[in-house]
Amino acid sequence: MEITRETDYAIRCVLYLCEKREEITMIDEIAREMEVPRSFLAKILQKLARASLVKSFRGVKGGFQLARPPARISLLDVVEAIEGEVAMNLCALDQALCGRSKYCPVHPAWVDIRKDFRKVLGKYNFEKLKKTGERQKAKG
Amino acid sequence: MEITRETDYAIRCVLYLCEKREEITMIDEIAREMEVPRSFLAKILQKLARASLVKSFRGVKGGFQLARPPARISLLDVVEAIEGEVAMNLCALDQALCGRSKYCPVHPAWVDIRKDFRKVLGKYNFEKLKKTGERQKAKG
DNA sequence: TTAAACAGGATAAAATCAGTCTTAATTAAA
DNA sequence: TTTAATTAAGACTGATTTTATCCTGTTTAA
Ligand code: SF4
Ligand code: SF4
Repeated sequence: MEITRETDYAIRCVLYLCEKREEITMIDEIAREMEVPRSFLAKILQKLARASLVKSFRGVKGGFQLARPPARISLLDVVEAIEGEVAMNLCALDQALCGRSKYCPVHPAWVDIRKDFRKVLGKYNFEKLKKTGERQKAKG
Repeated sequence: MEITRETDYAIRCVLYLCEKREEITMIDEIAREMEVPRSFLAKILQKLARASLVKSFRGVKGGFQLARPPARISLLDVVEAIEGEVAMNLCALDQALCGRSKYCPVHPAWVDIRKDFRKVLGKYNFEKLKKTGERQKAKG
């Protein structure tokens, strides 16, 4: 049911790149600031890059940069970039994965639930998260 | 992100006991009909019993029976009976589990998301699932 | 040319998943 | 009162996934 730590790291990473919108940021800096193991983060950034959420630059002065504005990156985007398609039950993605699906009364429920979950996760974009964070900071 | 196979088995099991509302049903029968490994199912039924979703009867003529009407058992109940509290991120259950939670802009989002997810899963009770199943059967 | 950076693959320890097995404890019925 | 049928509980196990690390190669600014 839970997202993996890898996904949590990925979200922290996108969060950091949101702050540094204009700059190209090195793995080392992100890893240090966001408390993510450096070599693990390198892998994570590769996945984010393949999903076109970040752009990578190689060579000296290389690093990473957000590929789109924070408002156009949602938690759903990041979760699916790392973990693949979101679903509580695999049969919601492909009914052929379970031989019982044709007559299983729960199967249609998982399909619906998947839609709802994706909708909820899609609502949270990083622009919004930043604002929530600021309100939180203001409070305490 | 996914429920475990154990949870899917548990749901099948509750589904079967819904059909046999009046009777006391043996592990062997449920295991056979729902295609769940018998010895694994025995463990699963213990968890369901501890969560008061089913009643168990020992000895000759023993077996299991639903503890409440299908309308009062939801997918959320079964999922939580098997996997414990539902949450996409553990920090939504206990902010002390992550040292960053006090200033993390994503933390409040996970708390909200958890509420939404529980609400969605709570909507599906087994009375409703049975009806969906019948509609499905009628169609194809 | 060189040093700084990312890319990609191989490897591995630890944790979790998906079970099995064995030994009780309970109970209806012979 | 004995027996056979049934669940309860916990130890154990192999496979898979998670959570990384390390090494070699490629790219690029200076
Ligand atoms: S919900 Fe039904 S169809 Fe989906 S995996 Fe479980 S048994 Fe199969
Ligand atoms: S970093 Fe934020 S979202 Fe991730 S676990 Fe910690 S508090 Fe929760």
